[in-house]
Amino acid sequence: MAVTIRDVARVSGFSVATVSRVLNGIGPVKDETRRRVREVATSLRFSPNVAARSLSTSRTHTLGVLLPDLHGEFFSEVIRGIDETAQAQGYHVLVSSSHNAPAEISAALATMLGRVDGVVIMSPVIDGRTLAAELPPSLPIVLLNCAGGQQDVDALDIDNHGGAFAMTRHLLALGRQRIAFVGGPRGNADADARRRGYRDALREAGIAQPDSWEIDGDFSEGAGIAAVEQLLAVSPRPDALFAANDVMAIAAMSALRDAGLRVPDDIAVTGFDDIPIARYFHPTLTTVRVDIAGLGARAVRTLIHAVGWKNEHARVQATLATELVVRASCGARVADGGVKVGSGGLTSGRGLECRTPIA
Amino acid sequence: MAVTIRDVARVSGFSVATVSRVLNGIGPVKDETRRRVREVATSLRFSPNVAARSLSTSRTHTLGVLLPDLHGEFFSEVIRGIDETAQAQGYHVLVSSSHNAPAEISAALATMLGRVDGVVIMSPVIDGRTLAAELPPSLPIVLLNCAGGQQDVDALDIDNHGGAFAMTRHLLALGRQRIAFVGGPRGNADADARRRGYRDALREAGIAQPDSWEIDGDFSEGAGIAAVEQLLAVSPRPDALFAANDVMAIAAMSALRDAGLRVPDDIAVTGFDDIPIARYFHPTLTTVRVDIAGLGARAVRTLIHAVGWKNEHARVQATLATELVVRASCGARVADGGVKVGSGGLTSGRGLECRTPIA
DNA sequence: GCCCGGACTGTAACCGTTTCCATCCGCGTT
DNA sequence: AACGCGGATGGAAACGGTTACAGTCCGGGC
Repeated sequence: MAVTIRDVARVSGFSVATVSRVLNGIGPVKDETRRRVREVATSLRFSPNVAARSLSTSRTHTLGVLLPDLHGEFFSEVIRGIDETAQAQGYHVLVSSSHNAPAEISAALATMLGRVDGVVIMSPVIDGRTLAAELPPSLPIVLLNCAGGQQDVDALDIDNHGGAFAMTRHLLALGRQRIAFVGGPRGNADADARRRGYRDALREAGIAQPDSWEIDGDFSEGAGIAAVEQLLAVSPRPDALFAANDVMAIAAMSALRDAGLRVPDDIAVTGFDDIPIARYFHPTLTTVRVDIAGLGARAVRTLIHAVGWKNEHARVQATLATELVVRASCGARVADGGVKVGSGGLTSGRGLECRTPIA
Repeated sequence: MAVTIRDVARVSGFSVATVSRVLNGIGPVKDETRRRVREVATSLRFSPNVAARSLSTSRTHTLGVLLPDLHGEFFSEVIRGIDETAQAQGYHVLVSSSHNAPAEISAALATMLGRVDGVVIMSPVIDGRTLAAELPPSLPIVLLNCAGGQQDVDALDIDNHGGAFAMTRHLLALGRQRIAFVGGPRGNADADARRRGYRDALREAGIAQPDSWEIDGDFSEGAGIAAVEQLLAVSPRPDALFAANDVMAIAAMSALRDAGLRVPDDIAVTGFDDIPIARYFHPTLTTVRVDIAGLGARAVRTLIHAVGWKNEHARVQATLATELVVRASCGARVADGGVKVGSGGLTSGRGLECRTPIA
């Protein structure tokens, strides 16, 4: 019922091969022929059948995106970066979320298999090797914030350790002595790296903290609230709270206020991510800036590169630098809008070359 | 190179037709045959080629989603609702964003055409009739928050008018006399309806406001800031500011604080949407609750229904009820966590049956 | 005059499913 | 015994593109 390439061929008086060549701009075709075919194609409102095309080319011009979750501004920023970049390159984006367990990821990947030319996988709970094992080796993959140690897969990371290290140092430099930490789930790559950054900075300063100041959260608002409840019960009370993401930090500030404590006077609170809304809180949130949309964009560029090379390309491993953004919630005296400190660049290669400096 | 249905047929000793029947669970097949075919299929790790299947069936099991934007928690919640529901029904989701102009929407739609079984379009700038005109009549569409007046297309709406009306009444009931409004762009269906709700409540109360208290924003943080700048210059100063979405309300509160004003004592501030983070601000934000994820979920259910009926179904028009959520930023004395007021249900049919009550 | 090569175009074989239709068979009916 | 019927299966034609291969035509060099 729809108009096919054969209709265009018939009406224009040429063969399907020629029409196909014109429409794809390949092979030698006389100018007059080209003109005529184009004319007929538009007049018939011909639009090539996507399924047929991808059946014969085995290309879909679609990229898959697997996310652990869709709550909050963090993931919407990732998608935004991915979508913008993919669209600019003529690719479509197939999203699929809520995959926190490796088994779910495999399942989702399986249903995506013929539909995409490559996949961006963001999952702090899976490691690349096991993943790649059960996928066709020809399928390009880019891992985002995954557990480390994969040389054979493209992988992009945030400098979690450097950012957390810088933040903890910053709090120490401001004179805070008793710094509590609300992290993410154990086994989550982001969470673990941030926790290590926090610990390393304390160790460097020669400070030993009680275990009760290090709390496992889950990056949700509720975890921020729960952490405050826990911390208010311990004595001496911490004078700073470093949350592993902004959402927990924000919820924690809210809970602290409800408990009658002043931020930052009684206790400093800082976060991680710098979600867009963080600067509108009161007090404005000191945090570690991550170019979230940029991360997504970079992932797509990497993926499209891999697709072009049919996955026979040199693998890319990169770590996105982070930036300390000093605002009011840490108790530093800042001018308007806060101060950004950090390299802000993108470092590439095996090692973490992030030069996120301390405050 | 990949294993095809013919391989399964050859190895199992049956024909491709039989294998296909087994795999799709249709037609009469002997149990023994079924068992054997399944066995071979799994042992060969056969997975049907998606493109071939959809070429033959002209079904993709994919739904398209066209969004105007991806900034902020609102859209990520919509996507979350869409994704969850689609996944549960065995559908994939193709997203495409940044379509604020009708021309862009048409273009995006065109590139989606063979890739999806139906589309959810969220665009407060387009109306259904013009849209449907240039699309194949067989393509199911669900319009979200679009300009009204389409009987021939499935359309879901938020009760913008009722919510804004209730909020304005609530502020009046609290004794606020000079209520300013920051809206969205003219021509934006959501924005216009909310503005009408605001105006109608004022008219009902017999209050005439100066034009300068009604400001056109664009739903962004920057617009909230700009609105405050504008309002601080007028005299007498408003004693309440009703923003057409939470993001502007939040940014406005931040700007007001910077200007040395207290919320809600000097000026009440309220929003619209009830994005998850709204309750963690200080003061906690009084707003109009919208079940954003529910809206997305409902859209997908409607769309899948339409797909099942090959778009020959009775059209659905529904309006999602809204709820006034009274927290602290409006100056009402509330207990912990705020008070929700509203029907909370989903009303269906032509008219707006939202019973959002006043405070 | 003949051969060669390059530019252009057409024929038909794929790509991997689904599905219409034909075939075969066993069995109960008339 | 002929017949009809329904269950089980197979053959082959779609579906709508791309592309390898095979012409055809033409000008130019020998």
